[in-house]
Amino acid sequence: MGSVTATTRTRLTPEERRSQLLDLGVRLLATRSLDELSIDLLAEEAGISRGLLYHYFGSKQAFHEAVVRRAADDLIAQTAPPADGEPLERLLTSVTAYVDYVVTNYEGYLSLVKGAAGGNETLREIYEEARSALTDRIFREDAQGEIIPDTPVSRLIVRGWAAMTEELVLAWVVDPTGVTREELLAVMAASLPALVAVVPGDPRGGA
Amino acid sequence: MGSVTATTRTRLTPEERRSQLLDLGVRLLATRSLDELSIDLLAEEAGISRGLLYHYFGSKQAFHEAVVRRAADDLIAQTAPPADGEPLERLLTSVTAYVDYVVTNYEGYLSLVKGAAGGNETLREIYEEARSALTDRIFREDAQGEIIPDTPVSRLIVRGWAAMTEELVLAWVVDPTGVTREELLAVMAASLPALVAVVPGDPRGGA
DNA sequence: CATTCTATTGACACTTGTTCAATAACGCCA
DNA sequence: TGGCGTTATTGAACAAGTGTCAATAGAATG
Repeated sequence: MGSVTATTRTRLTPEERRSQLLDLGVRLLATRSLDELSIDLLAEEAGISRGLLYHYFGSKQAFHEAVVRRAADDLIAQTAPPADGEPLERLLTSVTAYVDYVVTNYEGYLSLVKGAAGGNETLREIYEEARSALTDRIFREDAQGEIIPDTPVSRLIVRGWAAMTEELVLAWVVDPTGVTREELLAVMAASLPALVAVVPGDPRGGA
Repeated sequence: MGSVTATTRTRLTPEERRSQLLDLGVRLLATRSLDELSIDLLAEEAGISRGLLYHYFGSKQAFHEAVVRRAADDLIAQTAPPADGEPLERLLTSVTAYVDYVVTNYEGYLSLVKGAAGGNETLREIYEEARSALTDRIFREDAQGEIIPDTPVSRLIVRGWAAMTEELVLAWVVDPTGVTREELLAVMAASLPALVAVVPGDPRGGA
């Protein structure tokens, strides 16, 4: 088993090779945890020697970071910055782009989440940056505070809302029975104003 | 530094030893990630041989699982099951117990979250169980559906709400400036009904 | 105090991470 | 077409960590 077919080495350009290894890393990470993503495994799957991985990434840690960063960059890039329109509609657009990304790139997204949460400080920072990139848009879109006033509580709530949103997509993708995509999107988009409205002492009034 | 003082071995009962090792594991996990929690490190910190760890836990994986399970059990046990009263008040009680637990046991809780998210299937299951144990109470408390109807969307929302709640405490504990404990609790408790009310087609009406 | 039970050790085999000098693909130029 | 230099790639050797097990030595018991 695992019969080695290639006796000739294939020589790629650094960019190609690097890209190939990162893609493979992201793909593999979807079905196993970070510390199960060994150099041995990756080298074998990629059909290269362990040494080459070190040539490109220097260490296992650094490779892991690069993989997670790759997943994060993908997310930010492919989640198109929202078009213009009224705030609530833009919010829906953002959320839709996000959900669609997760649906089509489920594995990659899982890599990001899993890798980040369990890993070291650097990994978590990468993840935090990605999340900020997404949620900051919301504040930027809503500069007039039509939906969200910029207070400590609101900031906290947006953060919480982001976590909720993430959990919602992931859970829904795994088991969508009984909930349509549109319902999911509606819930996500409507949640944010609803949550902000909950703050006691807020002009809009709460519970 | 780290001068080895003990030349005599100390012999404990299996329960004592096991407990000591798990406690130490949880404590160490607070300041490093799971895969930085090596057998070597733990053995040295505990002042025992590596062999003893294998005697008690069989493998590194199994030890990690035991540590995470320990943290989960702690959480469930110390978060007292809610007293009786009206649903909304019971919800607040639940949430309060949860927040207070996280505040006083921050490190242990972090171990649970970090360990679970990054780890293998088993670790994630342990975490899921803990979360279910907490949220299932809410459905149980609210058997009449006074707050939450038992539908697929609601189930999903409660799940999302749990994720949000977790994010809120963790973020708040790290930086509580501008938000009092009572505000936090109010937001958390009020969020759930607010979120459920957001569902389109729900009798209570939505956005 | 000797004996027995078993918690604990330490040394050894094996897996996985890391380094580095040697190798061989590919583009270039004659 | 065929040699040549560049450098992507390898494989062997080393380090560090994981897992195994027969031997050791606390503590209780008589």
